[in-house]
Amino acid sequence: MRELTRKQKKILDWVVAFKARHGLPPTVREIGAHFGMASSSVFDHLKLIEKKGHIRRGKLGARSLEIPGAATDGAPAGAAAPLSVLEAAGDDSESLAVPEVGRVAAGVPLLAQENVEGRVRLDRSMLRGPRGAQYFILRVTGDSMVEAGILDGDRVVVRRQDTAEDGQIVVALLEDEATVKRFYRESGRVRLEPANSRMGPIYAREVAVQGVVVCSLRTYG
Amino acid sequence: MRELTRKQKKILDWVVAFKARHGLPPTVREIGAHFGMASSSVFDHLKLIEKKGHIRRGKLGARSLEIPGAATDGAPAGAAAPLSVLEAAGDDSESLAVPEVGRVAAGVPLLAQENVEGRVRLDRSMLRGPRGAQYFILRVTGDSMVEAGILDGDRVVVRRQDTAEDGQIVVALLEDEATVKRFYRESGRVRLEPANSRMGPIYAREVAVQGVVVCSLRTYG
DNA sequence: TTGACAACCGAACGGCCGTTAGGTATATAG
DNA sequence: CTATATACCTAACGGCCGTTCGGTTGTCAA
Repeated sequence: MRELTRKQKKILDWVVAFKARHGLPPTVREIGAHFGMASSSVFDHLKLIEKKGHIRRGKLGARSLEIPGAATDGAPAGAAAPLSVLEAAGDDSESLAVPEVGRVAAGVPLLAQENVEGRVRLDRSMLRGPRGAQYFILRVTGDSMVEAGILDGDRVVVRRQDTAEDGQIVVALLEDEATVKRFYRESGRVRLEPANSRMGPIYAREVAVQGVVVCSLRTYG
Repeated sequence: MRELTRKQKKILDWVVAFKARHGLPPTVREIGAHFGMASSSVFDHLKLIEKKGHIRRGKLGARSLEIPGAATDGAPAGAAAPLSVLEAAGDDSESLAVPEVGRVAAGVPLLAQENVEGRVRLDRSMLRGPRGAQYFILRVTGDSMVEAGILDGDRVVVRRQDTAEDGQIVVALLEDEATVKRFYRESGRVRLEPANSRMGPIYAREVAVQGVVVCSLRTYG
């Protein structure tokens, strides 16, 4: 990752700020308007910033700027739907009513209101993480994590975040499904490692991390 | 906030899912492509969904869909209730403060006051069993139950009882130690079966069952 | 002096953008 | 029967979108 010039850095900073304010990356011309440049000049900069690895230009057309390392998800302040569900959780000093969102299948949004199947009040001592953190519970389907002691039907408590560190167990969106895998960052891609010797790792240039598993639980009988 | 029709909800769900996957809301035509509709039909839906207050259409042009989370706070069961005497005693209608007794060793009475290392408040939904049942938490040592997804260091929630049914996972006193094993009654004896193919079963003419495992939990990080 | 790099410009391309207008068909309520 | 609402359609508008092309100016190192 080469270094950016001063100008490039100013542009990148502004783009990040814009995204924070609006929840969306700016268009090329919006950047140009702010810096008093032609769209083609901005485009030159973006190409260079991309070549140096600080942004990616997606295949989605309009506004598909991505800033790796920053939130994939909208504004910190005004943010998106998931928050409402999470914030509705009863919160006191000792415990937290964590929403359970069921087995998440194709295309169904993780935290839409109508997916909340119930809430489980969990002790703070089981939830590593800062005070404001947000959590949800997911029922795991499949055997891909058996060797990590997560069986088919187990529930995992997930702390909402869109980054992860190497080796952490994450919930990530792959195409249309939420999967639970171990997360490893490699050069230029990400490896999602199942804990099952009969399954191979999944590689992707980017994944939408939804959160990291902080706790797993299972009931018997 | 009026209710959405089924179709409208499906669209909203997909939009939220799209945003989670790509970090950006979809365009009108992207929605249309997924549902096989013309862009104008999608637009109709969006207008209605907006009128019902579930989304906002920003002034930014392309992709400026916003999903305000706020409003719907239909805070379900578990919202802030005043601390009652019952709760102080560790028992209310929804949860129970379950004592943790650590790695239980020789001959020491399981639930003596001085063994209690702490309490974890657990949701009733995780505790199968009648209202008056007693529970405790045990930290499991060793690998004897790995194939049942109980790893070294995991905690199990145990319902106090001194009988068990075939196949249940029990806490039993063997000589001077508490072990966690699967319980089977055979003619004239009892078999305690580990969930680890490298270990053999234990046979005993009688065992002191302390309780059955109703829940297991593990924290990460 | 040559050449690479940064930092711009204007003009244009084809296409996708949100949006409007005007229509059809179906269902449900008064 | 009428009215209202949902759920779509085709066709088009004006404009913004990312992107390309060919150019200019300056700076710094070889």
